[in-house]
Amino acid sequence: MTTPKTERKVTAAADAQSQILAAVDELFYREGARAVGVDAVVKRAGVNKMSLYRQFESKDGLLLHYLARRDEKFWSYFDASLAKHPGAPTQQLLQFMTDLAKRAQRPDYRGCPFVNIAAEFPDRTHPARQAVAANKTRLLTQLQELAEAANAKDAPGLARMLLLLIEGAYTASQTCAADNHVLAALAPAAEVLIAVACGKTD
Amino acid sequence: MTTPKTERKVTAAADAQSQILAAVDELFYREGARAVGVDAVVKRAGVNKMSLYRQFESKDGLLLHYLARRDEKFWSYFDASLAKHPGAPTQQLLQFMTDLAKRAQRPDYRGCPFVNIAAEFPDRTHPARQAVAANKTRLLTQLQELAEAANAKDAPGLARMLLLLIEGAYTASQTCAADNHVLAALAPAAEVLIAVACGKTD
DNA sequence: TTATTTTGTTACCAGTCGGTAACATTGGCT
DNA sequence: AGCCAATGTTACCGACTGGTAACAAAATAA
Repeated sequence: MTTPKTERKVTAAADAQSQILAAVDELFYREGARAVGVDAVVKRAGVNKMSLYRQFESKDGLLLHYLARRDEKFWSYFDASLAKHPGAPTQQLLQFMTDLAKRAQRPDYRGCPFVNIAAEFPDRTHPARQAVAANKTRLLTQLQELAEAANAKDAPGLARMLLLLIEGAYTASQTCAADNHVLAALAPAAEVLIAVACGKTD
Repeated sequence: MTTPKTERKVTAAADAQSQILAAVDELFYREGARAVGVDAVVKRAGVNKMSLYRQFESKDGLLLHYLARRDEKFWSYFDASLAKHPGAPTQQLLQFMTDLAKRAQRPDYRGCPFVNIAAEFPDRTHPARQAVAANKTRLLTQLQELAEAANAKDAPGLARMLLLLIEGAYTASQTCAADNHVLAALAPAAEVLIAVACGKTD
């Protein structure tokens, strides 16, 4: 009655799993998935190595869980930005850019996890690379829908331009010296591109 | 008389060195600097391991040589684009964008080497990261000079916008599925940003 | 209670990592 | 010839990689 049925084990296992995933989320992002070994993961998670390998098939399996988590987090960011301006697609796009620039300037920011994985795993057929492509494809789709809602003349074209800016912000946050203001140009650039693609007589 | 003085050895050493650097250039770029071991390098270069370690202090030393080479190559690309339109900064900027988009669509393209290194080496104090920052800083400077020559109202701002697009093109070439046309938006986006920053009444 | 399954722990595997000591060999110089 | 410095070669180092077998402890099910 104290702990009915199999709940004891279930919670124990789930707990270990969440600890592992939390450790992976932090370590893979901060130090790179290739650079971090499973020993470091289990040490950080405070669990035993076998506890990991009984719940995850391999390190690649861990990697896919990591990407799935990061995918969720990204879309929660995305939705949060859009929720600030319901029904106003242009404002939604600009808000996302503004929020992204802010996020990317945090000192512990290490770039887009998907971008980093793409750099670390050259093989395009690797499952992790497919997860990366899926995230970016969906982002491009969402941008295009917003561009259409904003009455852009060439919605696919505008979406691609904005995606270039977004990817650029991710990368520039890592490649450029921390003290310059490249990221400050993100929202203004998007504003110009959107204005020209939508409103202007042109 | 057949081979005067110490030239025989010199050429032998130089030959080995060039073989090593060529192998590094290809392997580090294609498979990632961390993923490639020195054994793979010497095997590819067709030289002995000790021949490598007698000319290069360490793998990090190799890495810096690799980046120096890639830096040269990048600026030769850059200068080649600019040379197509002497004295016409706007055309020079657009030409570089066009050439970059073309390069980035080649099937063996693996993104910007500096971007990849930044993703692979989280430590910003690593010498390789300083080489990355140096390349990007210089690029930003060059873009700004071109923007000024093109009479942009806010040359530093335009330069940053263009740098975002460039970095975005590098990254998108790897993160997005190979068959979409994100890179086709690079030059048009740059054209819009330049036009608004320079000419337009606004 | 007994039997069975899940858990935690240890030790270990073969392979690779970056890097080096020691020695044989070669070649040029005097 | 003889010497000497630069090469090529082999074998090896300790540390770490992802992954697993084997066994003890615990908890559940019967």
